[in-house]
Amino acid sequence: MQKGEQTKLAIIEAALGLAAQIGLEGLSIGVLAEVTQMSKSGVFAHFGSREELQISVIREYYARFSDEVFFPAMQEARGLPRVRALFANWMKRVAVELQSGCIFISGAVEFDDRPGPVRDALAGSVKTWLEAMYRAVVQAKEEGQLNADADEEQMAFEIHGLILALHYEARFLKNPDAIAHANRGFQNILARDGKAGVSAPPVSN
Amino acid sequence: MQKGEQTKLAIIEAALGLAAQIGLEGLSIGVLAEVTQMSKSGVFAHFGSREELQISVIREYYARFSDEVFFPAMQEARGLPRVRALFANWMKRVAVELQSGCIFISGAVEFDDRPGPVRDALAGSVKTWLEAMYRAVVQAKEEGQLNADADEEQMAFEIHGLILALHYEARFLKNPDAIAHANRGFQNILARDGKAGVSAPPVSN
DNA sequence: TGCAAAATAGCACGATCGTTCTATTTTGTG
DNA sequence: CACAAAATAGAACGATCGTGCTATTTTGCA
Repeated sequence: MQKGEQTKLAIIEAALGLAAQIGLEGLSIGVLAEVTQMSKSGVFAHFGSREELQISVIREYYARFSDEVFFPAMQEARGLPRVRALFANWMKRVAVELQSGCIFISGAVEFDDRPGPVRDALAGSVKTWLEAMYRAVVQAKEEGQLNADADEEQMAFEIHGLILALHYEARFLKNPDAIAHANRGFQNILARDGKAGVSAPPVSN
Repeated sequence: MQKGEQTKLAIIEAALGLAAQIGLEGLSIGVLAEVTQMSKSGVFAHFGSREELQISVIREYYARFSDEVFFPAMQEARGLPRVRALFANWMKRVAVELQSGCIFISGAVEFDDRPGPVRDALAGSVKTWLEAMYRAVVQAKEEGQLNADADEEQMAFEIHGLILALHYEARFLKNPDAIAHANRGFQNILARDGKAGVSAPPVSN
């Protein structure tokens, strides 16, 4: 039988929207039942616990993130082109999330000192993605496109900071210049660590 | 009479600790009553509503932040010394908050699309602080300590990003290198935008 | 020291939460 | 079509939430 899986996906879909807005901790089975026009116990039965529901949402969010950001960028050539594509796709996704919210960010705040399987699932997903970005930077250096003293970890950290500041300033403070600042920050990093010739054509838009 | 104010301060003190750990939305009058050894209604009476309690916590948090970070740095000379002091004090505070959590960060996530007086109080406090940092950078340029093409808004944005990434990576991902990355990132910004002579003696520790 | 006012406690309310149990409906297949 | 299995509904549970009401205690001044 497959009806079960089908409605389970519909529930997760609704839960994704809800979690992006009010956070993983804000997810409520009651509200979810309302939205999906089901009974509380009907929703509950698909997961067996609220934690399992939260983990399902994280998994689905990660899958979509990968599809939109990671995989398309892997089509680009190793090195700087791929780094640029990863960042550009990330920015494209953030532009959407400025309305809906980002689970990787809100979840980090909600679970930063709350151990358990939800935190583990979330941290695992985030680490996987951040390491993918880091690897791309390392490869850029291997390809000889970065200065000898470029610190790949440092670069990945600063890029991460740009995205976080973008979320914070655009979403919370409603600063309309935040997107431009994030793009400019990325160019600044490449201008600093990239070899003289290759530095920063503007990020595709 | 002053007994009221006294216990009110004690309640806010306890609430500050609680809010730092579980967030402003996690603040519960019941738990607060337990911690302070009072009755729920006893706690409640001092604020009249949960929102007012949250706002009181924000105000107190802001006051302490100012005392620890802003005012001491104002002793330093206008320009780069003051910018360095602001960042150094900020980092000093973050080091403590890596255990307890930061209300300016968790609150931004909790209230980024929830309008109301709590959000207004929080956004007001944050903006005041970020603008203080921005003004210090502007003054550094006025003092002739930055390159002519240095973009003060951009610098403030990138600095903000460093602090956010530090919180995220240290507190959620338990990355032990995060503090070093944040300090290094700050030096990188000054090395880029500071005039040749003045660039980056290591941040005081 | 007495007494009004301020501070705190006690109790109950409706709502919502995650979860459990049992019934009912729907599904896919022989 | 029949029938077992899967999917969903319904109702109830104990807990916790913010808040309102009414006592009771404590405080500080006359």
